[in-house]
Amino acid sequence: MPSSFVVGFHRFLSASLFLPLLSSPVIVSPYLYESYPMPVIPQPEILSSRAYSPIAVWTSAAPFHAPLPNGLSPLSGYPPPLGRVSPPPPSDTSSKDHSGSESPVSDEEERLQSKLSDPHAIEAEKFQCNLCSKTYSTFSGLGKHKQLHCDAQSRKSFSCKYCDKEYVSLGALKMHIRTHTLPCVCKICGKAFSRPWLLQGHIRTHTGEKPFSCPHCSRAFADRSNLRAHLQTHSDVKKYQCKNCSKTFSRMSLLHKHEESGCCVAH
DNA sequence: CTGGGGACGGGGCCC
DNA sequence: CGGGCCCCGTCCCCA
Repeated sequence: MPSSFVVGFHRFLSASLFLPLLSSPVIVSPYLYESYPMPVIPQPEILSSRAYSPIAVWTSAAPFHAPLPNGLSPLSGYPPPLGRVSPPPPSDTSSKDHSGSESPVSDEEERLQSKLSDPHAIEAEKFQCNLCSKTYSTFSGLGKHKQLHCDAQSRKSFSCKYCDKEYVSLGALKMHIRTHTLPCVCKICGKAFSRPWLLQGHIRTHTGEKPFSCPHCSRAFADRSNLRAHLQTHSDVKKYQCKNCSKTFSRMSLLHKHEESGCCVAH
């Protein structure tokens, strides 16, 4: 995904919007931010109030072969699939909305049900939707109703007005909308971010602050993820392993490159 | 071409 | 419910 640089809706940003990022670290006084009245920039004093604790994974007592974070085994094969989380089970909170708008298929289903509901011919309907409490005389009828109507609506209920994404919770939607509105703007270069901590990390590119130090060498990083990737370079056995040649890589992207380059052409 | 660093995006979890 | 943080991941660039 190309990195977005969408900041156009912030009126006060003008020519500085599309200035390239400063290529060399520039020491910027943290007090520079304080001089701005806009509240979007967090004060640098609160950027990193917590002292960085060295990564527990790479303790000196267990160099390079300690268990990886999250219970990852260094040679456990491929990392988990990219899609980490499947949508949560449908909640019953949205079921109250299903009686109002009927899809054409549902209307047809309703008519069929109406025909079948002859009090002289049909016994009580036995199959009830657990989401909207509608009842159907046949299991297949209920199944079609749920597939085309109830489940589809309850699975994703909150739609983004800026794109087609939908979310199961309002909180998740609001979080996503921030990726469109980008309310956190860097005062130095005008770049905008969706979350304050993303801006904090970006500001380090200006200040040169690197609070994440490698316990095994003198390198330091502004980004914890980059330190984590760097720690892999100290390991004999890296996290991502080719399932064909057993070669290990520090990053999934390197494993992918390796696979695409021909090692694993045989599927 | 490969490996590594820099920068960043986004979902989930916790408080 | 919102903010902060963590983790996983991607993309780009460079040596």
